[in-house]
Order: sequence, then C-alpha cells, then structure tokens
Amino acid sequence: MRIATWNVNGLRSRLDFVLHWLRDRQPDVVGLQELKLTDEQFPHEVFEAEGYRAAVYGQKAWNGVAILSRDEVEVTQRGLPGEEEFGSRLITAKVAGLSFTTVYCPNGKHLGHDDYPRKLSWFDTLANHLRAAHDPSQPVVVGGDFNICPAPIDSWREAPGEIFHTAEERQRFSALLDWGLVDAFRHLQPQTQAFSWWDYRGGAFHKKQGLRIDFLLASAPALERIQSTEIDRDYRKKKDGLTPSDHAPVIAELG
DNA sequence: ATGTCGGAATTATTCCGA
Repeated sequence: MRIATWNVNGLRSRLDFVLHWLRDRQPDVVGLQELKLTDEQFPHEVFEAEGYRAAVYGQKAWNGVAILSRDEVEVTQRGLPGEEEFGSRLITAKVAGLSFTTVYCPNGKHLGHDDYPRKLSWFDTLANHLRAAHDPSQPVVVGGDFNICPAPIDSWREAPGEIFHTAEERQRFSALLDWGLVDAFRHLQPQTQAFSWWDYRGGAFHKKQGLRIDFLLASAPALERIQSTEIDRDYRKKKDGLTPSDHAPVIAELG
C-alpha cells in the first residue's frame, strides 16, 4: 500500500496535473492540502472515475484539505476544534486500517505578523487535539504541509530566527513527535537532504533552494509498516506543459 | 526585479496570500 501527502496549491488549476500523478504513481491513500475550493466545488466524479473516493473539508478561495482513498473512508474529524476561524486545515478519516489525518498548518507569514503567534498557538491546539482524540499505540498517520523546517538539513539556507526556522516553531514540531509520532522520511533517511517545497519565484527549484516542510508522521505501529519513503521531486516539474504545485508529493510504501 | 503562481473582486487589472 502506498500513502502520500501533497499540497497541490489550488485543485481547480491543478486537477489535470494531479490526475497525471495519480495515474503514474498509483497511490492508495492521499492527503491533499490547499484545495482553494468549497466542498460543493470538489470534483468527486472526476476522482471516482479514477477509482478514488474523497473526504473533503474545503472553504472558499483558501486552505482546504481532503483525503483520497481507493477503499472506504470514514471521516472522524473535520477541522481542528477551537481553531475553525483560522481556516479549513485538518481532516481525519479511518482508512486502510489507519487513522489518517491531513493538515495544512498555518504559514505564519513573518515574525512580525499577527499570524506568527497564531501559528504557534495553532500547533499547541493540534498537539492537545491529538492527545485527546488519538492513541499513538494505534496505527496513526498525520501528514501534510507543516510549514516548519525541523532541522538545518531541511533548509537550503539555515536561517536561525527566520520564519519556518525558529526555535519556537521547532519546539512545536518536536512536541508532536514527543507525543508519539516519527517523521518517516527522516527516520528512514537520516542523512538525506531532500526538499518538498521550492518558491515559484527566481528559479528556486533549479537553484536547489528548497525546504522540507511536508511530512508523513507515523505512530510506532504505523511506522513498522513503512518500508520506504520518497519525495517525488519529479512532480515539482512541468508535465505535458502543465504547471506543477510549488510542493512535491511525499510518498511512503507500506507493507 | 519583491523575478511566480492561484484566486477574488471586478471586468484585463489590481490585490492578497504563499
């Protein structure tokens, strides 16, 4: 079984590109972020024709998350309780023997912006929610765009004190791991520098100026099943003239 | 070049967010 997470940066603009990837990579479960559409605008019939059902938590224009699955999806949570006004950023479903959550964590913009302290507090709410609603002794996967570089190796340009790189953000990320999750990619490839996001501007992708901010975090029983992980960098490139997202998919192969 | 995208508001251009 193959699971994945991918910030698609607008599903309406990205639909043909996403279908290209699904046909090529054949994942079984996919968490999608930044749909930028409402539940009503989600193209369920298109995904059904490809063999996927979808659980969706959207909103107009911004944010929005979904879980695609070849098998049944039983939604257990839509939205992070207490943080609803910060946008549609979390959905959880029981799927393929896992509790699978996908998150689009706040960006924070910059340290002087109001969104920065709100970002930190959103992560505190997420950690509390996981403690209250999930059990890391069960197979749990929390995947998505976390908008944090956990360590210097995860950034093309370690920038202490800058957004995505601060000790406060890294502490929030560590708190999720301390609860009982493991960053699957880093666990299996402790020394590999690989990025999942590159700015559209300035040729950042070709200059290798990226960040690793998209993760599949797994509890111990879920991690046991993971045989390999990869960041699908090839899908940060144009395909058949179609524009990619600024994020690459992150994939894990489960036994 | 603060250099590119996606989407909204408003009608081909400007803004916001990332």
